[in-house]
Amino acid sequence: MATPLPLLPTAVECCAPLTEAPLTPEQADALARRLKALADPVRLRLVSILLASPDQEACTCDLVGPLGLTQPTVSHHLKKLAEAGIVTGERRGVWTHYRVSTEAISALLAMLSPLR
Amino acid sequence: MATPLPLLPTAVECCAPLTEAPLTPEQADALARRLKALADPVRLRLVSILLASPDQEACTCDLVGPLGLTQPTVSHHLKKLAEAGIVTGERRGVWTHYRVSTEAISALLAMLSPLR
DNA sequence: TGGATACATCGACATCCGTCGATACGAGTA
DNA sequence: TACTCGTATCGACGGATGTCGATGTATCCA
Repeated sequence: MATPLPLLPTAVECCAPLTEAPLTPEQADALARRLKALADPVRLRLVSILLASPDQEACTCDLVGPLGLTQPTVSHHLKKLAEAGIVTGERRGVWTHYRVSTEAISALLAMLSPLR
Repeated sequence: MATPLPLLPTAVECCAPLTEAPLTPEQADALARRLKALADPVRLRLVSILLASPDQEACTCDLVGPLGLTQPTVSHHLKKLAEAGIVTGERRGVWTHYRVSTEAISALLAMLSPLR
């Protein structure tokens, strides 16, 4: 299920001065942590599959087949994404339905856009 | 100096249908490769230091001190960024001046924004 | 209560990655 | 040519990561 993390708490503070003053090591660590969660082909496909699914959500069992990986491996990647706040899992009976947190993606893009 | 890579050639084709159809493994690999280059605290600081520098560029020698790492390690990270097309290096006499490729950053953001 | 199903966790393995010291390369200079 | 300085590369090391099979956990149903 994985423990959710705070949602980019330093997003606002860091964005404006990003092109003026360098990132602090702490800011860089926080941003890198989020990016690392997305910077994996399997997890990118996971996110895109979730977004392309009906109601933009899916259970683990629906993700194993399209990815061509074992169920433990898919669970591992979902946990990584959940820890980064990129997806959220909700238990409904036997199934865990995962959904992309668009807020987290937006916050990530907001931190990245000043680099452009 | 590092060999520059093609600049996200599949950016346009993949963006539109990203929320409708899942990424192919090849698209996911290409995107993940770029993201991995950025998903490192040292490299994020490198990019931000370059952007905050006069004329938005700096030589390797100017980057070693602020990062607190050895010169070979800084060169290693600059090579990674250059391979991903995120920075470009230009040799001027003894110095190599590095600069952030805003086009690469924009292309990356363009591929990511449909996830929002 | 027992069994079946969906999911998470564990342990192990191979590979990748960040870091360093040592060294090689290359341009400028005397 | 020889020397110096800035940079890139090499080799090695420790730690992180992706993957799997095996196992544990929780829910539903008969």
